[in-house]
Amino acid sequence: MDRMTASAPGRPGAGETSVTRVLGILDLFTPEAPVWTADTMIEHLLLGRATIYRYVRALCDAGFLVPVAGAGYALGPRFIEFDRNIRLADPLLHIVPPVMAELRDTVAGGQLLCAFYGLRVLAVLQDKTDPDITMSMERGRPFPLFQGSPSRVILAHLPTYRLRNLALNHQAAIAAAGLGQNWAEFRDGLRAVRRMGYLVASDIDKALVGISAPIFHAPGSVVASLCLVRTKERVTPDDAAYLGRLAVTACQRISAELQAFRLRQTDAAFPVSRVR
Amino acid sequence: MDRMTASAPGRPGAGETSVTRVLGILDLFTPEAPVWTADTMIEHLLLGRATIYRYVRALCDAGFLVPVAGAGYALGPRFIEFDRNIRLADPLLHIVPPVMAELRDTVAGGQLLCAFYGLRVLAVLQDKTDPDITMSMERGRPFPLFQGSPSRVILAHLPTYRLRNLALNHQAAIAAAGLGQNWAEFRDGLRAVRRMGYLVASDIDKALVGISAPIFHAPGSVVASLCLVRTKERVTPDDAAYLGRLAVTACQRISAELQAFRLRQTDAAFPVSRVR
DNA sequence: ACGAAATTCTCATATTGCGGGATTTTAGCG
DNA sequence: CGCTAAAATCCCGCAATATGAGAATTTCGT
Repeated sequence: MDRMTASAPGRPGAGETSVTRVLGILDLFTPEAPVWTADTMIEHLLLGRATIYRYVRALCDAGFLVPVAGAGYALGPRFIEFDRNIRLADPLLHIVPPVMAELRDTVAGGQLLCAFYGLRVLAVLQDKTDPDITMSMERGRPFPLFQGSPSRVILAHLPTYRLRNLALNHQAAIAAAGLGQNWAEFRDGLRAVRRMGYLVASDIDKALVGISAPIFHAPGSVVASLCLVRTKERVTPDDAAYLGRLAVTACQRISAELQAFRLRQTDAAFPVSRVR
Repeated sequence: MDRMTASAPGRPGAGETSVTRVLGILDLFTPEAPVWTADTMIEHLLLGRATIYRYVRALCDAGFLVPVAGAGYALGPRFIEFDRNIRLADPLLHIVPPVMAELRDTVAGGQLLCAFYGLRVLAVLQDKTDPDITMSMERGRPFPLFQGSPSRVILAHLPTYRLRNLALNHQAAIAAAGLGQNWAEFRDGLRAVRRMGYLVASDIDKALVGISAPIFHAPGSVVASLCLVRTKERVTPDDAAYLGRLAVTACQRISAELQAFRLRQTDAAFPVSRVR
């Protein structure tokens, strides 16, 4: 009943396999509850003691969990290592920082680089100057797929067949986010965004305005977005338009470098997500 | 035969379970080979096509893998999210940055915070001023357990029974690292380090000197070390002694804050690794 | 060194994973 | 926008392997 595996939405309690259950254990570990004892897991997952210990042992051996003093387990070092592996392999993290540095003074607020991962949009890089903006430890922060300018500008540049899939599988979330009650509305709204080239929105943090433009891994294939952020009272309509153009040109440069980088690579190997 | 699961050393090919195999898939994904196709995995893991696809699907659903354009899979967003969760729950990352900032000008080189995770030591935070020192994207960088001042100063402060375990299970690695041919030598060498309070070494990067002191989560329980780094030619013996004392006092402050933090927490819940 | 608590082991049972191949879906082209 | 090669899923019998209760063992802090 607590199969709320944030990871496999839309498929409620289906496909109960041992692998699923083991991976499900990791879902327990949140910032609010970072330590779990074996007994607590047994209670919450309704599994036998031996089974839980088998699972936990497998995860510990692999470094995904770590026993902590005082009896309990916490997320292990392997996640930190893998995040580094991802960072090392991600050309965006080499290309974007200098661009962010250039924009820093003009933006006079904050910047966020968000990557598109199939059904998820994640902050992967940040840059901040305005102390009024609370943005820290943002890498890894998830963004709702249908809210916020970083996500929506990415959506707007997805190929039609992907959008159609999304519209079919997530129409409730789309409607809830005000992106349209049906396929036509959804598509037309995004088309308008695409025509504009950038998106100004204030729907995640009402005190902030985000101005986002898309980054392409290849012509017609979005992988990320750059979001320029300012507090609301410091953005006039003219500012928004100016920052929008700024974001678009910056993203064009980033995209160009990304494609140049990709051509340099022998085996074209840079993560670009697909929707299933 | 390619059971080189970096995660469970000492237990070569034992305990082949489906969970082990699924987690083993993730071991394939290295910075050098960040993208794998289903067929390549089948080749390397000698599993049936349907099985690999089942495994990969489970990992994708959980966000640990992501399908990439051009047919293949790469490490997924979940690792980035979990690393953030760990960062958010780790009091060291709140306590240490201001200390590093204070030391920055005096150290005039680099600083590394390394955490102890059972059998692994990992960089978790860095700070650099000297451009001659190449240190970037260090969070997540693994350190050999028996080499380098960050690891060895941690070892030196482990309780005896943990050291005895290590000596039993890793005597080859210990000898290879020059930490002694037997238990007595190993223990005595570390005791000397413990007496000194800090450790000066240059065994990982020969061009650099690292000066490390231990950080305690509770009296007698090491969880991390702070390593002050300079290029070798900029460290006289007097410098080393001075930086050593500097590191020790900084670490004492950090430890005190850590324990104060721990007392504030309702449910004592900060990851401290144990050795099995 | 000791004792309480945490973890692993044992083993019979039947649930669940495996694999070869047919089928469906997908991506990206013209 | 429809099509085609390629990728991913489904099917299903067989048997390997996961499960859980409780006993045995190891671990860790005092």
